[in-house]
Amino acid sequence: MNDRSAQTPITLSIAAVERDTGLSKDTLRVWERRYGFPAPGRDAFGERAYPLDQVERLRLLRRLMDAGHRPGKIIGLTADQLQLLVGESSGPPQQMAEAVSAHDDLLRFIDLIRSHRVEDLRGNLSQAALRIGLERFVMSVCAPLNVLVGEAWARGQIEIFEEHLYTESMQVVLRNAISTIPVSGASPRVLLTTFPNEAHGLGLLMVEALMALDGCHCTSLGTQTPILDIVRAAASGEFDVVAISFSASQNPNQVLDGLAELREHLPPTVDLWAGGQCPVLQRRPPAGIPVLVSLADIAPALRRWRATHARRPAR
Amino acid sequence: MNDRSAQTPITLSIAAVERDTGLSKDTLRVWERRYGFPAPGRDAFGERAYPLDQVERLRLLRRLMDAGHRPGKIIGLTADQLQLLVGESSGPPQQMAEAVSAHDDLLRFIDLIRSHRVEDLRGNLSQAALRIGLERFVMSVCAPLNVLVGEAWARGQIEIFEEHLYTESMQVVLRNAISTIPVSGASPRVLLTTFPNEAHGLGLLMVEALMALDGCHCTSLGTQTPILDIVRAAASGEFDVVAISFSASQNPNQVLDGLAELREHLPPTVDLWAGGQCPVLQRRPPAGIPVLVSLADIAPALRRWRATHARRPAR
DNA sequence: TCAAGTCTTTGTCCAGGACAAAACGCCTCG
DNA sequence: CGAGGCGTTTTGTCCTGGACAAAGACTTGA
Repeated sequence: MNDRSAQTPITLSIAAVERDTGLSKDTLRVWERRYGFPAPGRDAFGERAYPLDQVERLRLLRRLMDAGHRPGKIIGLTADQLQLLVGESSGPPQQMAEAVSAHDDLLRFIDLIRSHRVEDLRGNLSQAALRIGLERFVMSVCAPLNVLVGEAWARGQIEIFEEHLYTESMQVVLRNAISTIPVSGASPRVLLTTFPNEAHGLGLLMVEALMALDGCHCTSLGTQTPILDIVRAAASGEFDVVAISFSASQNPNQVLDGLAELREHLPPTVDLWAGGQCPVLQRRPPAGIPVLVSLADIAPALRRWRATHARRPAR
Repeated sequence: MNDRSAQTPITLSIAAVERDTGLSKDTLRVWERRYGFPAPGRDAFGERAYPLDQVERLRLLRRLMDAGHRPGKIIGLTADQLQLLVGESSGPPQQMAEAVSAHDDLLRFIDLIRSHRVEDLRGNLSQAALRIGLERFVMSVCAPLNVLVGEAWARGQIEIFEEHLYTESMQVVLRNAISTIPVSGASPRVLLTTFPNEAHGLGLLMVEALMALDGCHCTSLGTQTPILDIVRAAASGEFDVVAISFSASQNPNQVLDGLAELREHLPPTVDLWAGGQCPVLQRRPPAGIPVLVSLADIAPALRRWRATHARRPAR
């Protein structure tokens, strides 16, 4: 059934590669010019045609760059050397300490993901949340599990679609749990969302859970809200804080430019908080915008806000 | 507080405009060359700087193009003329017939959205779903409400962020309802997702609801799965049908190219179904891929599949 | 050991040309 | 009067190759 492989050597257009790797067309062309990789063939119209294996390699390179490597240093390495780098990539960041303690439990979840037992995964996660409470669940199951899943992908142990399966399941569990938190009219009133490039909504849900547990009035716009529309939402005067979540795969320039743009257009009375594992937020923290690197930073930030705005009526 | 407007005339870079309008940099530049609009200024480095009002106009143009207009015809019109076009845009398609009957109820929801009463909106939607049953809810509340919300935005009656508020609320309601459907081991086993550009997840949930009610075994990967990863998921042999959902704002070429690419890489034993309000799917239906234009097409498609695969064990 | 200055790397932008595919409009034929 | 075939126009995307600012890496001096 696949005998026709000669007819279609299975190549992708530059637009498809941009779609699947997240590397812009400009970047793809300039890499080719400078480093000689990727080295796509050309189709009948003289347009670039990328073979699948090069796309695969580009995805791996992309992942390593998210982990802090620079393209010039890694683009020439062999597949084996790249795989080695993946192993040492993220070292032991602070989350891992927590993760290791519950490691065995977490690995059980990973097994469920790899065997595609979605219903069991969902059930077990739900159960865990009930047993240890939502806050602990978010901090010591959800967050480290996210890290583990990301690393497992980088090592080739799980597929992207399995990561999607996991994300969907976790979202269902978190949404369910959040909906059981009684809505309070308390302050601050927080607007939650992500920038237009950011499809990762799990961080948003974790933050929403923790903030709601802490008595905030949270409103989520979901993912991918254009910046001008975030401004308009904030301009309605119904919010005290705008919180934006970033994942590691975000383009650094777009993150900083976007935050600057947003800060400039927001009313000065509205706080802007940035959070997430995005490396650039730690390397070059933007001026005037508090950065919540870890979920543990949320409670202190809320305390601080409340101390500053103690006199303000809760609505 | 905004006295410094002279300092920052509030312009956006070409990347920011691409982000907020969905028009590619190439398209923005070529429109400028051909039509003289947009006509951005230049910053200190000679790079394009788009004023906010032009970005706003671009968003409206984009919306009209999604409704079938062509750029050359509308790009020179005055703001008033554009607004006129918006009014007559979608005419009365088949959904509207259903919508009109329940129109008054639906308008109540629109009011809740516009007044940002998110909790009430969510509660009323939930209640409606319980009262009339999930299937009727999806068909005669959810679907027409989506249309109404989209049109209300085009008319300037609601903001994008309010559309996000609605989407979030509806998602919560649908997810909740879906989780009450008992999981059956029946066939077909359906894999649901969207392409990487498609952030709109509501269609996916509606389909999941209807299919699950019809006894399918649905697995959703959420939105924005790279095509190669959809292929890998399907290659696990656990699915009979891959269903992809498209919204109206999708780039026509990317839709067709993506579907062709996906069909080519999928095992021949796996069905590929495309669905959604995407105009190109109706104008130029792709060969070999059934197109489910309306939610009402789902049940017949399932019947047909089951008739064809009657002999196959349900797993 | 750290700070300031220089060199290198890297992503994004620009111009303007090219072209295939889609959409349109016209014409003919039944 | 409607359906189908054919030339024309419109439109989005791709191409090349040059440029440059900003971030990172390195070097030098106190």
